[in-house]
Amino acid sequence: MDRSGAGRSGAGSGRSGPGRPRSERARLAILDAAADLLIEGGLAAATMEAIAARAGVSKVTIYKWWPSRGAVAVDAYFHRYRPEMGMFDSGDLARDLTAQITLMVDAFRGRAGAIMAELIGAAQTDAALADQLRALWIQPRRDAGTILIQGAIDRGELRPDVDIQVALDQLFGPLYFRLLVRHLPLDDPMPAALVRAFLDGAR
Amino acid sequence: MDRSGAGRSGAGSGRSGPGRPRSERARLAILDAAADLLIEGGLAAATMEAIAARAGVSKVTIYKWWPSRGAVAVDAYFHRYRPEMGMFDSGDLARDLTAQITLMVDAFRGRAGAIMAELIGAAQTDAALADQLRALWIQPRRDAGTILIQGAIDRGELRPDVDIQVALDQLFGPLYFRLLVRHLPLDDPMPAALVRAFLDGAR
Amino acid sequence: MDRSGAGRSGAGSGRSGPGRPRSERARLAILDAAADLLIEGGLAAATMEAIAARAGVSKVTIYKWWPSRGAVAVDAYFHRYRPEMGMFDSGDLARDLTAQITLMVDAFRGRAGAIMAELIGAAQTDAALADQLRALWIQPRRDAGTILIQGAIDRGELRPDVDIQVALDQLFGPLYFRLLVRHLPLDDPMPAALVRAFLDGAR
Amino acid sequence: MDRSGAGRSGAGSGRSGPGRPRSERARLAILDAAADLLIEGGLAAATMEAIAARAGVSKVTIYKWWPSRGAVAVDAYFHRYRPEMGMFDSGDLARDLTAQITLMVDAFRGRAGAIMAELIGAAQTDAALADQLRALWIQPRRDAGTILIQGAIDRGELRPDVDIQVALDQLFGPLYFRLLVRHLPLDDPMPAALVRAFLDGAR
DNA sequence: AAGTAATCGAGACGGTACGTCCGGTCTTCCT
DNA sequence: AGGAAGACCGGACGTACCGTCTCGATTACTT
Repeated sequence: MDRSGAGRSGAGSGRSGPGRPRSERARLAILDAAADLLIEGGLAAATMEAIAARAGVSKVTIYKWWPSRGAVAVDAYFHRYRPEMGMFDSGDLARDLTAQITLMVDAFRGRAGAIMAELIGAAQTDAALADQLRALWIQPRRDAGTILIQGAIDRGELRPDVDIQVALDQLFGPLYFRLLVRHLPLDDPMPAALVRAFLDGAR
Repeated sequence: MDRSGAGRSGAGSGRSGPGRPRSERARLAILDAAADLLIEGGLAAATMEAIAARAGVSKVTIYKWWPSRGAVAVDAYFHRYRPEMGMFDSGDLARDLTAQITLMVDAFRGRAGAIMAELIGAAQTDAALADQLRALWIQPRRDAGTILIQGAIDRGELRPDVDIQVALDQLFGPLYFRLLVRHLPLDDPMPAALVRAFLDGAR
Repeated sequence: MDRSGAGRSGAGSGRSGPGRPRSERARLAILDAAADLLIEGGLAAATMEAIAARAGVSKVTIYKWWPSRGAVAVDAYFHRYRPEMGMFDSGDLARDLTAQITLMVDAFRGRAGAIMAELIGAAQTDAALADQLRALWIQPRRDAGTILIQGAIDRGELRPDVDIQVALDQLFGPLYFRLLVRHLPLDDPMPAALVRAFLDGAR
Repeated sequence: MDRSGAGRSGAGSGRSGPGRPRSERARLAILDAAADLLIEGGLAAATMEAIAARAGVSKVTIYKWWPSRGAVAVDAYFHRYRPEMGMFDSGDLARDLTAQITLMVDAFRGRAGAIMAELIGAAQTDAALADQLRALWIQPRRDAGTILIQGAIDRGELRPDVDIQVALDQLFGPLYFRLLVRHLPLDDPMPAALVRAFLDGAR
């Protein structure tokens, strides 16, 4: 989970105490190795042993900073992809939502989508991974979505009694559903169809 | 995946051929053992070795009939739960949908939901499991949902241009989303809120 | 161990009792299959399963007639090789012994020797194999050797107080020793050297 | 095959390199467990699993240091028996040889002999075992025997043209022959008879 | 400058499960 | 009664990772 951020953020001065400081070189080597393995062979290939070997690092060093291999994997994923989330806020909700959803559909269709599916899959049995995933991936997107929808409500584009959480679930849930269950593909017309149904209802 | 069903159901004649017939006793023992383990310790506890030991069966016998432990797990899950799907068709779509979704929310909140989450998780790296899951769980529910919505369209309760697949994704996708990502709980108001938003839209 | 011999030897009339008689076809197929496997991959390749599959025979049929796979192997070995033992009795003991030993050295140097080594090896943990091996291979050779030496004693070529059993062990034991332990090769000068040493002693 | 000995004996300096050093505790536990199993149930009982379980050691640790279970078995055998070879060199060759052979006959008649037979048997399909066996058991004895005979030649007790290798095979080969083929027992008169025949010849 | 403390690499270790192979045994149908 | 087919239990195989544990070697801060 890479606790380095929080531990060091304090005081800016870089209070560090005695002892050898953490090797930044090792940290990056680990993340790069893990990302490479993830891309080449999916989560299954990113074993602790393989990561350590490829990074030229001892397994203990990894365990020192991450609690599970899933945790390394998420960090590596975002270290590599550092995903553009795209803040769309043109004032036209339909357009912004469609753009946002299209972006995600595109991402989910590629290699990154396959890996994301594996990560969510592994999160079912790896709490650390799940936490990290929510913090780094889910939450930012929900926050952005909340702002978008709240804005539309404020502008009077949407009814004021809209349940924002449910709205987000109905807009984005289907993407994860299709990604994870694969009953249907994530195809091109989907984003527009989702937005249209969300805005106008079925009645 | 238990290939036995189809092969024998045909024609009632009981075509069997030479050789010792498959042991029904072993089949049931395996499914029961797997179901027990699944309930007690989740998918992680349902290892091939544990299942075999508990069922008093050799590992080869399991491998003979199921390609992966995930496949055994799904079969065991449905062997044990044989889930009531509830055909609601009162003619009032809102009521029927709410009932249907409430049923699933209730299921997802219990032990069965935790196991289902693990199964979908494991399905990300186990194609056999994924297939089985779609066939036994997803597809029947989508079929039922399709009938419900098509009926409402036919009755004029819904607009005729509703995209049924997207509609189902928006109604049920959020449940899987919350089950798997756990960003929010599957709470009591959710079913009604989903149905209302689906019918009336947000605008 | 192939108990068929005794059962059939009687009277030609073929008293056989009720039921289907033993299939000679199966017996030969088993021996041929086992011999082939033995030659291709050594004793390790001649598993019951492999023999049965290759012979187009069920495993039970093999177990019915042979107590262990080692037993099948010896029978197959002699079924295939039906080894020429060569009765040398020219009246010149040195010549006869040398011929006899040379014959065995030649046999031990080829594929048959490798298999023989494996058979003796397996006989250490397979009593049926050991019995069969002594009966079919060792004993005939010891009998022939006994006659040879006894004849020489009778003719006055050897001292009358020679211990024939020890003599045979000293003449042939070294061959098995080198075959099994491989500390030295079974080379060309060996037969003559053995015979000379045996006759004249070292003093 | 326990590669530890040679690697460390050199230079006394105790070169060790990085990493956790090999556990001497584990090494001894393995050898003791294997020896116990060997004695209790023969080579068949000394499976990798049984050795590991009894030694409280993981299987990988065994595979790390020994290439096959046969290799562990030989090492365990000699770890336990550390066989007295008895350097007899009284100047009377007949006496020395007889003593030497008697010693080996006695050994071959006990539990150790049964195990040795199984080891030689297994060596037919386990090259590592065979190598180890020659190095630890056969070679020392042949070296000792060579010295004995060479000494006798030097003293004029034996003809100078005696082929020492053949002589050793004729003296000791019969013991292995009877041990492995069991056509005759290793009885009390055998040592003297062998020596006498070797010295005086049969003519 | 010496001492203290944390990290790092290497790699051995106990453990759990994997998926496979064979050995023997059994059950059923066919001949 | 054979015999072919083939399912079954049991036991061992050799391998893969896991997470933990020594080691010796670095690399900073502290006194």
